Amino acid sequence: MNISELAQHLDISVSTVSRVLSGNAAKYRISQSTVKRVRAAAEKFNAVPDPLGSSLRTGRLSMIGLLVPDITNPFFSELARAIELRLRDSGMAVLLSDSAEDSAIENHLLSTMLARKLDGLIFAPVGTTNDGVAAAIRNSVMPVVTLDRVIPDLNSPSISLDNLHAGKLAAEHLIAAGHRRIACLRGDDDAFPDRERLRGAQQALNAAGCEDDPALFTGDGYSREAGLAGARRLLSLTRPPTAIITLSGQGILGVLQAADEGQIEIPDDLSVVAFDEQPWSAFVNPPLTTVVQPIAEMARLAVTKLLSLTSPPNPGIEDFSDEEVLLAHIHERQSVARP
Amino acid sequence: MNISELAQHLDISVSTVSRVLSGNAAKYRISQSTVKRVRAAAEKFNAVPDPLGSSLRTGRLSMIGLLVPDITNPFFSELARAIELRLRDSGMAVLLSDSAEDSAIENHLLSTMLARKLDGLIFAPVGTTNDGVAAAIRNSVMPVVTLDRVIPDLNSPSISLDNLHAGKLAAEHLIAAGHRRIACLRGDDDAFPDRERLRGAQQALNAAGCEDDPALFTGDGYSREAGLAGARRLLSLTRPPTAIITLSGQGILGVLQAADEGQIEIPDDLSVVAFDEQPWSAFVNPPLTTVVQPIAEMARLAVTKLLSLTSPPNPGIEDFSDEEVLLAHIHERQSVARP
DNA sequence: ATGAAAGCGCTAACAG
DNA sequence: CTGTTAGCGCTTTCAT
Repeated sequence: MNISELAQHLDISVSTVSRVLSGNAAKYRISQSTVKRVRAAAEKFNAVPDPLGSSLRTGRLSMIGLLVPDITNPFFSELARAIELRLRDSGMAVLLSDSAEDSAIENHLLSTMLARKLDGLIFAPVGTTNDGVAAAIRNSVMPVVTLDRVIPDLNSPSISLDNLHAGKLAAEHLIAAGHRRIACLRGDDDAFPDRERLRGAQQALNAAGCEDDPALFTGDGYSREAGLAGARRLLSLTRPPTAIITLSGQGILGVLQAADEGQIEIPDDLSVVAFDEQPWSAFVNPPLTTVVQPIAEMARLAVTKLLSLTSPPNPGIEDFSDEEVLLAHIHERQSVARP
Repeated sequence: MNISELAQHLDISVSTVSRVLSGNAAKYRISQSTVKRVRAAAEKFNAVPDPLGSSLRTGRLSMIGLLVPDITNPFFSELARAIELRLRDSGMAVLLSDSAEDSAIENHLLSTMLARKLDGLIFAPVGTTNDGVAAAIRNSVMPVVTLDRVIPDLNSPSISLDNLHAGKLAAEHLIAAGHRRIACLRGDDDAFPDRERLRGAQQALNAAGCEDDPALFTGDGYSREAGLAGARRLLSLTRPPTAIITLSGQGILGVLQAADEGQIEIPDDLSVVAFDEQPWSAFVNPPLTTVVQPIAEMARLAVTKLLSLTSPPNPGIEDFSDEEVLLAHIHERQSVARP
């Protein structure tokens, strides 16, 4: 039952019912008796104001979008969970879309989200550059916070990892263990986080005077299969690396598989540092030394930032920089040894 | 820009613009010239009919809900991805909610989804019984397809695994390998899939004349931690089991950890069969023999079924039973050996 | 082939 | 303290 029917039933005006049911009874000084009557009847017929009518009128949907490249990736599913949890406290629902790491799909999903006039969007872009997306966002009035990857020339706030630092961290860890011939397995040549991580790693490598063999920097995808192919290539080099850093995703599983195929013992014959902590990181053979991102903190910042952009701005909300850059840290386990 | 502004700009009526932009130009025999004019202008100002107005008028939201207990669980995130992909082809967006395995939250999320008048809901309930939920769904007019767990007395179609069969399968696999003292690690005493799987396993165990020691059927949670606790209990028994079946979730990781702590070699000292294939199943030590559910098929059935319930029923859509029960199969790897 | 007008369910400004 | 009214943006019937 909708609120006008309810009003009719009670023989009072819709406005009054609306005021009671949307929690503005006090503000309009509705009498206790009517408040009770309305509440009781609403309960009885379980009548709730239709959010659709309300949204059309107020222009507010109480819904934000979450656009991620791969919900199957634990990094994003954990992010999604944390974000939804926090948003729920503010009465916001989450419209999820998964672009499947595909720019064309991403473009399409973004337009439908913009068209839907959501209250805001938390956007983790596909790694590769996508000009359409930047333009679409700039032309829209919807508050957007960008996550994981910062898109240049976009005037929306972003939450991201200091990928340069993270890459450096991984390489330095290996260097400190005595490695000099270190390979990096990339997800996508064009992908921002990977590129930065690679740059960071190379800076560390150069600073330590390591070899700079282009053959050591390879990779073409985030999947386990891509990791497998890359690792095979690396391990069949005349002079294979003594350590591999996987710059993203599930590729590490491919590395483990390749090592297994080649009877290569980790960490004795090959050390490995993997980007992104995963639920299973501690349980593969051997337990992995990983570079971990502060997911919960990212979710918190993204939501807080987005809510602060929402109108009317949620009062009393902490404000902070428009470009939050967080630091990763290394979780040491047993996949790194001296060469 | 919305379509009335567009109409004003073109000096024609909103109706006409609406008819063109919602693809009904032919139906209303709009002239080619106006069609072109409207299309061009819409393109230029990138004007799209506001879905909100449209929804209010038609009562259709082009949005379905997906309510899962834990998006972080690969079973559900893969399901979510597959579902969203298929739904997108039908122009439907997905409103995701995660109940965090909590009935109270689930109740709340369900009500808001029902209130939002979505076009339908795909619902994977929390494992424990939740009467409020059944009542809410029965009282609603929204098409609901239940997934993973069937709720009794709910007149909506369901897609589920034959959990009894799956439990049997796991136990028989172990029995065939020569095991007679087999433990089952449960997620939740009250949870439907677990209970059925347990029942199936016990049937197989009884049929094979195995011992029926209550101490062997333990467990209290889906998390790795719960699995760890349960496994410790099991392994410290005076006569520990020679094999463990984990009936659900991440518990298996806890078993691996407990075995590790106790210097127990898998599969030599202890065999293990794990429910639910995971991305890492092949890569832990040792690679796990798992019971795998046909996720893609479940997603396909759920979406097809839901669309067939949607009004107007999507024509040409295959129809099938209201209680689809799918079969699991075993993926043999290396975590099972003769005792 | 197109326009006018009603109405989906709600909220908020205005009027008492 | 409560009612009346207008209008959010759209689709659709009815009229022409």
